Amino acid sequence: MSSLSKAMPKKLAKNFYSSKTLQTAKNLLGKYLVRKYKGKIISGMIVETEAYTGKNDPGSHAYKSRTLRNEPMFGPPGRAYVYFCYGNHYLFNIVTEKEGTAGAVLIRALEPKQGIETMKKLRKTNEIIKLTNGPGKLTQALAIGRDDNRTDLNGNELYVASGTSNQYKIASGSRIGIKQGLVKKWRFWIKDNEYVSVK
DNA sequence: TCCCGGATGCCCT
DNA sequence: GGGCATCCGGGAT
Repeated sequence: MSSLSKAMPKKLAKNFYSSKTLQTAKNLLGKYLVRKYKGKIISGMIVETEAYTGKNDPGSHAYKSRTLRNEPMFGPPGRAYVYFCYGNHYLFNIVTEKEGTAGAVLIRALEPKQGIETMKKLRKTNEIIKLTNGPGKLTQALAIGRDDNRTDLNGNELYVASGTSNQYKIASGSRIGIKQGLVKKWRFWIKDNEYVSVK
């Protein structure tokens, strides 16, 4: 218990998110994504992220123009950008950079920490390895959906908290599922973590 | 109107 | 472990 109390997660400060997207994507590794759901806490450690920017990034939603859908990417940092993908998945991003500059970090995988029984129900599986090892899976496990788009992560329903002080080895590679912008190695993950979606 | 996606789960070897 | 059908809404013609 003593080692746990040392690692008590603390909500990240607002200015954490206003840095450059690439830096923030790396900084988010090892942090805890925390969700309050029906009075219970669900949380997981972020083990895989991807960075998306604007005009200079052909892989990004915000590459071509500012539209109703990608609007949150241009908004103030520290908010959620949630969008619907492939007909039945929601993907969760965290908005970065100063207001007016497009940037977001896609959260691709978590290592489940708290509320595992609740996650099992939401995911309809008992296999812990499959609860949050993919971007569409973790939104289901944390009950994140359309309503969470634009949510301020400085609130109490959904936020990111500091993790343990452990240092992790970070690996990087091309982002997943896009056809353009593959030269950028903007996917980051904690090396050797078993919950990373693509190894 | 049409096309296609920042994925998943199932069913098959 | 790998291939495949499938979900629906946004953005471009």
